[in-house]
Amino acid sequence: MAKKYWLMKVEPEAYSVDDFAADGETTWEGVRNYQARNFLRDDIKKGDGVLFYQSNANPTGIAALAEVSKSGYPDHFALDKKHKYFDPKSEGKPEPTWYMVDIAFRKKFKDVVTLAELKEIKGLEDMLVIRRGQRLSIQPVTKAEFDIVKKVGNAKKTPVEGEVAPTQKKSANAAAKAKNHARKKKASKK
DNA sequence: GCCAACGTTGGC
DNA sequence: GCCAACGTTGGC
Repeated sequence: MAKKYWLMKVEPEAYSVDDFAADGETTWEGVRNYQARNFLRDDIKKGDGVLFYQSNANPTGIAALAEVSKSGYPDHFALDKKHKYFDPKSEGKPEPTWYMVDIAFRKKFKDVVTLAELKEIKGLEDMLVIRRGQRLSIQPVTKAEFDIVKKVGNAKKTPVEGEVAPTQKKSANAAAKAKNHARKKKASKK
């Protein structure tokens, strides 16, 4: 089967690109969306290319390249009562509801290819991630799109003269961010 | 923090 | 099956 390409989202507070670089390889569990589940179960195979995307980050965008190191397999965390990804409705089902994959770290870009940049780059007009309101955490990407992002990411260095650095916008303030994070945690506890 | 967009749930 | 209420995502 032909090699495919994917974009996988994560919040850096949950798992950052540096965590990934340090680990070298990681499991990709906890996806609880049926559309993404179908990709994990049916389509994502060992050897596929992965764009590692950081959401709610500074800056938000594609931070690294990775590769699928294990094709889809049942997400056993869904059956672990003590785990945060436990899914009570998965219990006792003959077939697993949720799936996961493993991905191997390949390369961290010198600078993140930001969401703003993705929106500007010719050839990426159809990428799902730049679409407003697109929340799918695993998205299919074409080979052409993957190659463009790879090229742009590899070419990254300090901004060209006269160009405004995309990261100049400092985080509004760290306290607010932390608070927001706490709120999210609390919300997900129930 | 704000809030738009989206997915899921549940009453009917 | 409809759809309002609710929870979550995620850019800003």
